[in-house]
Amino acid sequence: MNTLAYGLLGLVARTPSSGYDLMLQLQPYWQAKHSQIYPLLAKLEQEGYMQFTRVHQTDRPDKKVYSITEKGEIALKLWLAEPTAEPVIRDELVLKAYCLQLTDEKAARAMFTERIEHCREQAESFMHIMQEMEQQTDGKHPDHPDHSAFSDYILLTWGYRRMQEDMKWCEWVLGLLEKGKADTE
Amino acid sequence: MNTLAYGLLGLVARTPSSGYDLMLQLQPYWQAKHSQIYPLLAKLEQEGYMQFTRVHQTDRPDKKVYSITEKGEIALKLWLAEPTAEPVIRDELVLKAYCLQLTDEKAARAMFTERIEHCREQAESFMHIMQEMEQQTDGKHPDHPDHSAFSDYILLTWGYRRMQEDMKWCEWVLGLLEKGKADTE
DNA sequence: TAGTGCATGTAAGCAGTTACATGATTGA
DNA sequence: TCAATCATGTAACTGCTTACATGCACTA
Repeated sequence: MNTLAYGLLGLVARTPSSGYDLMLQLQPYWQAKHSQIYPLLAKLEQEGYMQFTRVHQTDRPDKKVYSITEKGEIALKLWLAEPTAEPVIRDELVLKAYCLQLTDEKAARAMFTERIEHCREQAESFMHIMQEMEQQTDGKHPDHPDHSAFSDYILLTWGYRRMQEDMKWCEWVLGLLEKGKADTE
Repeated sequence: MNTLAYGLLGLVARTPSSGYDLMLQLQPYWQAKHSQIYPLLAKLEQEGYMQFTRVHQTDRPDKKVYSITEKGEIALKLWLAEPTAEPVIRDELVLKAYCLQLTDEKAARAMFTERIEHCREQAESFMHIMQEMEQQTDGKHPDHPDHSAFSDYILLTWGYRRMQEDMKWCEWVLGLLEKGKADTE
């Protein structure tokens, strides 16, 4: 049982889903390819944490819809009470930023503007899902812990904020680069 | 040549260092254990990207001090101009936050307060290094791209801001949990 | 004398990515 | 007709972690 396994358990505990769907749902919060997810789901099913039913579809390929078992729910609750691992961040841009003096201003600026663009898109995507959610939940704001969409809401906020913060840092660096260039002229 | 390899190249390009020292320098920005770094350094040396000199020490074990070669510098500059990979974040807390409804308020609060404590410590550590740096650089603020400590300064700022932002999100969630509890009473 | 820091390395295993493989439907 | 989306899987490989292994100097 690794972190990804618990993540999948957490998703199916809320809504029974296919492997393909789990992959898409998990994407913004834990990057995992289908080649990692499918064998793990099979293992979780064999060990009794999940069960699946084959669902026939006419317009699309058939799918396996996984749902949590009692054993799975117990394991999930135990995991929640365990100490949480520290986050791991691996950002190539940070390593490149350390070598900024080795490159020209043009390449330096490109690095940060590309990242800003990426963050802007991601932030927009998070915001879009949040707006959809607010409309679906009959106007009730999901900021209450008892609201069914509460956890979705705090996760989306997490994603949105992270993107905003990353953008701000890049813009701050770009500002310093511009200021530095102006000084030497 | 993977990202970690370029990260190590970037560090030795600035200051020739031992494997042990590189591990410590890299720690806040790219988590890598010594068992991954030592074989990689050996490979980079064999392939001509780095060279090392054995430095004898009396009070401590001898060390291998690695420095960059011409080939290494060329490779490093090419890497800087290549498109940058998107960051990877794997945070167990986010996956746990999704399952918040499955646990009690006490465990939920513990999750976020522990993270806040961790971030506070990390932020303090980043801030401490920044303050030391400002004193060493004879009062000159390292916010200019030509300053020798400019890249260190922007990386430290990155780390500090990330910790601040993570803390704020946790505090925001804790606030919502408190508010929700008060409402149901 | 037990633990921490400095210093380097290997081996085994788990986690994650890339590539290979198949096949239907829908839209451009 | 070509690409994309849905849907599931395996194989090979790279990246990363944990554990094993050694050894000296300093400090509590």
